[in-house]
Amino acid sequence: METIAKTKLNSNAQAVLNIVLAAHNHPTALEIYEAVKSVRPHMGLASVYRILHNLAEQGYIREIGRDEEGNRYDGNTARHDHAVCTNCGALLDIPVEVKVPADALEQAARAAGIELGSYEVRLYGLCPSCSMRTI
Amino acid sequence: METIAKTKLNSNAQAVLNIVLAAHNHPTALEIYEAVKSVRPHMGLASVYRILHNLAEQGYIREIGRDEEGNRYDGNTARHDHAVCTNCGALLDIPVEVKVPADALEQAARAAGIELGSYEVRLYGLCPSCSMRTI
DNA sequence: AGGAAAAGTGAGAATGATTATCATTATTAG
DNA sequence: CTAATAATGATAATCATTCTCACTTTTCCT
Repeated sequence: METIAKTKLNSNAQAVLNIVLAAHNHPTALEIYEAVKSVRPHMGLASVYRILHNLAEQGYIREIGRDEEGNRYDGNTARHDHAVCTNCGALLDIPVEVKVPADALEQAARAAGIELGSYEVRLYGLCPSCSMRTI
Repeated sequence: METIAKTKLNSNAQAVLNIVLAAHNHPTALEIYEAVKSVRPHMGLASVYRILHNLAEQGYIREIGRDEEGNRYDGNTARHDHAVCTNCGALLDIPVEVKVPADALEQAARAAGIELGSYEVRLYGLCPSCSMRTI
C-alpha cells in the first residue's frame, strides 16, 4: 500500500485547498483559479495547476475525471459515488453509500485482472432541472 | 424514454463504425482516424470527429469518458463496467457483470435527485503489467 | 546573521485534442 | 435533369493543460 506522505502546505497551496474543500460542486482548475484570485490576486494559473496536481498526489483532494470543461476536483476524499446528467453533464455527489457486495467487487477485479484499490458507482440520468424541462 | 432513431449509415460512417466495433481496447478519435485511413485514405480528421459524434448520438457506439489522451469510444453499447489502472491509466473492460442491487441504485438515484437511466461501476487499481512491476 | 542551495512562483509560450468555418463535392427529391 | 440539401475535408480557431525560465522565497548550514 503506497501512502504518499502529506507534506506541510505553504500558504498558496492552503488557499487552493480551502477553495476546493469549500466548493460543493466539483470545480475545474479554471473555476478554482477564479475563486482563489479573490484571496490571492497575485497567483498565476500555472501555479493553480501545479498545486492542484500536488494536492491530488498527496491525497488532500481528488481528481475526478474530465468533461468538456476540463478536469474536475473533489475535496471529499472519502469513497463516494457520483451521478452524471446525460443532458447537461452536471456531476453530482450521491449523498448515500451505494452498497456493492464485496464479493461482486472481488470477482470483477479478478475477472479484469486488476489488483483492486477502490471503486466508484456512476449513475447516469437526468438531473432535477433537466428532468423538469422534460427534454 | 427518448430513443434516437438510427439513420442508415453512409459508407464513411460505416467504415468508422467497423473500426470501433473491431477494436477491443477503447480507442481515441485519433487512433480511430489512423486506423480508418488504411481503408479510407481520403477521410479527414474532422469527419472522423463528426461521424463519431453522430454514431454516439444514435447509439451505435458510446463515448466513454476522457483521459489525458482524449475522449475514448466503445463499440460495446451493452451496459458493462470498467477498470482503470491508477498507475498507467489503462481502461479495461470488466468481462463479468458487477451486480449492484436494484434497490441500492434506486435509493441512490432518489438521494441524488436524478431520474436514473443507466449506471456503471468503475474499479480502480493496478492492471496486470503495472502490478507486476510492483510500483 | 549570512549566504548558498533548493523549492516555489508566475508570465507567457507551446502543445494537443476538439470544434468551427467554408468552399467543394455527393446525394436526394421532385 | 436540376435545384435543394447534406456530407466532406482542409485549414484555422479554440481552449484546457503543460512547459519554460527568469525571478523570488524559503530552507538549511555554519
